[in-house]
Parts: sequence; structure tokens; C-alpha cells
Amino acid sequence: MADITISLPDGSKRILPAGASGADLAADIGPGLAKAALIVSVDGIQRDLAGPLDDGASVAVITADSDAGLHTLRHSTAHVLAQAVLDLWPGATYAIGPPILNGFYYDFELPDGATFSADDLEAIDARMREIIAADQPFERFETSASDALGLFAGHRFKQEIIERVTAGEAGSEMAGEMAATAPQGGTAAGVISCYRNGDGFIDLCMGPHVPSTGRLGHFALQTVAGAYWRGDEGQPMLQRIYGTAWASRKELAGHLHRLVEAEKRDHRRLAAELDLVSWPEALGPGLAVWHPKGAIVRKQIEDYSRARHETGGYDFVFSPHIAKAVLWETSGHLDFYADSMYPPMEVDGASYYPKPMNCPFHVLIYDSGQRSYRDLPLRYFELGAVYRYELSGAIHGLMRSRGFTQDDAHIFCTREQVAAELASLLEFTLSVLRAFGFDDFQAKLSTRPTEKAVGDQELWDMATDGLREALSTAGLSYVVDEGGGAFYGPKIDVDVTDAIGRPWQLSTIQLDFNLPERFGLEYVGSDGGRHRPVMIHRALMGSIERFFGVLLEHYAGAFPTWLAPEQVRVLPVAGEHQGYAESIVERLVADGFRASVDPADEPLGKRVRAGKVAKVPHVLVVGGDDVANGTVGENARGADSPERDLPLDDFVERLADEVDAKR
RNA sequence: GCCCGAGUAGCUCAGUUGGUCAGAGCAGGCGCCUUGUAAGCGUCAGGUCGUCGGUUCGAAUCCGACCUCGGGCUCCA
Repeated sequence: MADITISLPDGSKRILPAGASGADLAADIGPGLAKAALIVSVDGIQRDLAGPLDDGASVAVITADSDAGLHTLRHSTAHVLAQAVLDLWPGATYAIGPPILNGFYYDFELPDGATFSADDLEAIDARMREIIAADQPFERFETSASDALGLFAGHRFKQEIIERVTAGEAGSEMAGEMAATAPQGGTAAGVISCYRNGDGFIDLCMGPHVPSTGRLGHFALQTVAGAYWRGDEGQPMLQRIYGTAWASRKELAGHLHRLVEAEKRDHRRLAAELDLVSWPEALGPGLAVWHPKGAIVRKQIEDYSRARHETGGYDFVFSPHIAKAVLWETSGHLDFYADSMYPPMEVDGASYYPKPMNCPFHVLIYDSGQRSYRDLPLRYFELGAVYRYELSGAIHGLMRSRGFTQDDAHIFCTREQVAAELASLLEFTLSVLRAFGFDDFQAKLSTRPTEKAVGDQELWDMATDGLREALSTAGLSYVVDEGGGAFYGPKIDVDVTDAIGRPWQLSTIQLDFNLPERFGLEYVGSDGGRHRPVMIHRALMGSIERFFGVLLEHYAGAFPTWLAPEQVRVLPVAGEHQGYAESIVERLVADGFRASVDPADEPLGKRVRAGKVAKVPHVLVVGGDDVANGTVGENARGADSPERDLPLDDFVERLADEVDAKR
């Protein structure tokens, strides 16, 4: 039999006997790799280790070190979860169970509408570990759609998937998905692939999978949740189990530890601990009140935003919280956004809606007079409070609320001005975000939807090119969401990455070809003719409340000094030093700093601790020596040890520098 | 909205099978202590056990409804 030649990623070649599998290749390279190998990538297509390799193929052996390997590990663990559930609940059926970030889930429907309870997870976990201990091989086989329908008799979700896959070949929406994902398993068109492990467990799956269940085990089942089939409220509610899975015990422990850490910086917990914000039940879900310490931080954020807009070419405007139905009819909100609006108040025979957006008001301001091309661009800025009727289950602290304030602006410009306007706007956006300590950005460009869209193609192209240019000028990496734009215009969304690596979508820059049309906006051009302006919606922080929440989590409550609610706390060592402490605070407050005295009613150690726990950036201790010499003992937040005998003037200068530098 | 889970002092929690189970620590008030760097001592006050109904001789505990909060509701075979 002729040998086959395989190319490896490093460019080297290996000769193997004909019929050799990925596992054989891994073993040929070395015993360590043989043990670690999970799947192979053959000419860029992921496959099981067990399958034979073709002569001349480029093959990479994939281990759990790579994302692809981890994905496979999680995907296979999801299968074991399904096997365990089907073992334990006779009559249960299963839907889908993909790998996700850090883990996996699987959706089930239990007989007679039964639901999982949190206690069930323990039994499922135990059964999964038995399956893993049995080291059952994952065996792939392929079949026709009609045979597959028989194989999954009684499992309606699997049958639906098979039907969709089959229909997909005729060119439905599913075809695109399959085309995009087929390389994962290398399934030929018209063939349904399945995996069998254990005595009778079979799942419909593209694969690939790890060689056997024994390769799994570092997992934890996490939560039970309801999830609609295909994410559609009109579809049945399935029972979803989430889990996390890793290549080693250590990585699993690390992940669980990170979850605990993330919980510690949960903004809702910190908001309560630091006395910043609360959500009194009497207000209703998704509505918060700002306590003095939270409010002063928010004020710093807003003041900074206003100052930047004031020097950034914006005009300030204000608009009311409610408006008559006719405004929302004209803007179209009542057509496509009514579900998210609070119901109207009836006053004097008219219906007034709380505003979910500020744009129509700004449009009216534009429309309050005749505009010349010489006036453009016009940039209207408002910290506008809006109210949106979010689903009660979607509400989440300050991150998703029913009342919030946008750092909102609308720019009205000519078509010719769009590109330049976008470029400077993106620079402006990043500059503002950087001031708050974010420097890791990721952008998304959303382009023209394939179906309905308003505005001519030329306009879309120009605006989309403008956005693209702005992104490259700013040196921002971005992904393109083809067809992901709204019907009324393309947009850029900007994510920041926080201190523990989580992305938050903050900024959005959105072209709008629709509202100017609906409101019949015009300007007089240099040709004397009337033209339609282009409108740009933009928010940098998005929601001030949410931005505050993101900052709170980013800094784990330890706001930089310029934002900190309490910048300096002065602790007199004993009662006799109270006067000196007060004189320091007086001076600091006069200079515009936020400072207070914590009197000597408690032992110094206790007060120092209280200052640290409150995350005050500077805790000053002043005693007899300091009174005599005009000095302070400085405890900088995060410093290991105090700095004694620091001249007060030096401290104030340092503090001022720190605040100026926004540190 | 829908699925699962949770609601006991301001906060974190304990309360065994329904029968002194209404408790603790921290925070708060008041005294004492006058402190040189991460919790001094004493004392007082605080709760309709989320709300409303029901079962029971008796409910924080069991049942139902409601309210609020938390997690989830396509990262897609």
C-alpha cells in the first residue's frame, strides 16, 4: 500500500501509511501530543481524530491549548450533559447544545411540562461523571435525512433541525448558516452526521468531538434557565442548563475564581456598600435614586462631558420629558418602537408619551428656522433623560434600566460633510472615553440591511465609506456586521474592554436617512436650492447611569481621584489635633477638593481601616508632629505603608496634579 | 412578558421534622477611652420574618396568589 504525505503547520512533511488517522499522526509526532490531541484540522476543516487522512493534506493537530480545542471539549461535554439528562428523565427530549464562551449549554424539554430545579444539577453532574469515567468513544456516522428522521423519532426539535438542514439545500436562510458552519464537521451536502456514544445515546451533530468521554471532566454545571426554542417568544420554552468546562482542574478553578471576583465588583453590590445609588421598591423596577456620594461622581462625569462638548463644537439644547402622540407618529416611533415606550398620559384630550429618545426634539429645533448650508454642520447636544419600558426580566441595576440619561447629540450636515464629520466625531469619542481610563477599544461597523432600507444606494455607500475611513483614520480595529445596520442608516458601535477583560458597548454613531425625510428637513444650498440634510445620532457613554456602572465595575469601586466622591479624609490622632485637621479640610474644600475630617472618637487603626474600606484615595493622619511642622502623614490608596512628615503644601500640589491628570 | 431561584434589623447571615425562634456580627445612637496607621470597651435601639390570603390549637417554617430582586430567554446541529 502506498504511503501518504501530510504537511504540518510548521511546513514540515510526514510520511504515514495509507489509511492513517489524525490520532496516528499525533502519535507519530510524539506521545505527549498523542495524549493531548482532541481533533485535527485538515486543510482548514476540523475533523475527528479517528478519521483517515488524505494524501497531501495539510493537517494541524488541535489540543485544548487552542480555542478550537476548547470549543470541542465544551461541545463534547454538552453531549454528555444531554446523555445524562436523557438517561435520568425518560421521555425527555433535547434541542441544541453548543459550546459558548467559557462553557456550554444544552436545551431540553421534559415530559409533562416538568422543569429542572437547581437541586437536579447534582444528580445530572453525578451521572455525567459516570459517563466520563466509562470513557465512551464518540463515534461518528453519516446518514440520509430520511433515515435521520427515523433515528430521531419522537424528538421533535431534532427533526425540525433535520428538516431545516434539508430545506436549506434548496436555498433557504438556513443554507447560509450551513455553508458558514459546515467546515466544522466537513459534512458533505445532503448528508446528516450523527454521533453515538454509550449504548444508545445518539445526537445529531456536525462535530467534531473529542475521541472519548474520558477526555472530559473538568466541568461544572452552573445554572438552570428557561430559553425559548430558537430564541423566539412564540416558540415553546425549553429548559436550559449552563455549564463551564476547561482542559484542566486548574483552569476550571481559575475560571470559578474569576466569577467570584467579578461578583465582588458587581456595581449593584458596590453601589450599596459605598452608598452611591439605591433602588427603592416604591419607585418601581429599573428606577434608581442617586445618593450624595453617587451623585457627586455622576456630576463629575456630566461636567466633564459638558465641558468637552462645549469646546467640541456643539450647541447645547434642552427638551421636555413628554410630548404629544403626533410627534411620535411623525418620527415613526409609534410604528416601530411602541413596545418599548411607556403608555401615554391623557391630558386635555391629547395623549402625551414619555420620551424614549431625544432625536425628534432636536429635529424640531433644527426645523424651527430656515437653515443654510453655511450653518451646517449643526450639532445639538443634550444630557437627555429618557424612559423606556424594558421587559421586567431584562432590567439589571444601572446597566439596563427604565429611566436613564443619554449623552445624546444629533448632527445635521450635508452629504458632502458626512465623511469629515464622522472622522472628527470618532476621534472625539475615543478621546472622551480615554479620559475615563479606557484604552482598549473594539468597533463594529454595521452595513445596509438586505431587505428594506431607506435612502439611495449612493448615500449608503458614501456614509458607509465615511464610517470605514473614520475607523481606519482612528486606527481602530473593527469587525463588519454585513447587513446589520438599521433600515435608516449604517452605524459604528464602540466597545471598551474593562479591567477584567469584559467588553462593554458604550458608544454608537448612527447615520439616519429617515428622520430628516419624515420631518421634511431642508437647508438652502449654495445653489439656492433646497436640500435634505443627513442626520447623525451619536452617544459616547450611551447612558450616563450605565457608564457610571461600568466605571464602578472597571475600577472595582476605587474611582480615580478626579472622580472619587471623597478625595481626602483627614484623621486627627487625638482630639487635640482636631483643629489642625479641620484647617486642612477647609483649605482643601476652598481649593475645590472633596475632603472631610474623621474625628478621634475611635482608635486611629479603626479609622484608617474605615478610610481604606471606603476606598478614599488619600487618608491623612495628623498628630502632634504634624501640627508643629505643618505636615501630614499620607496614606495613598493602594500604598503599602504611610508616608510621614509630608509638608501640607507638597501634598496639595500632588493632589492637584493628580486631579488635573485625571488619575 | 416567560422559565428557574431568592426575599428574616441599614448590611451579611443563623433559625433543626410547624410549638419562648424572633437571634448574631457589622453598621447606627449614647457613654467611657484620646488613640501615630486595616476592627478598643460597655450600653441602647432596630424586624408586621416581602405582601395578602389559606391550612392548623399554633406558621418565619406548609399551601396559593401577588410584589421585588437575581440568573437565563440562538455565542445556534
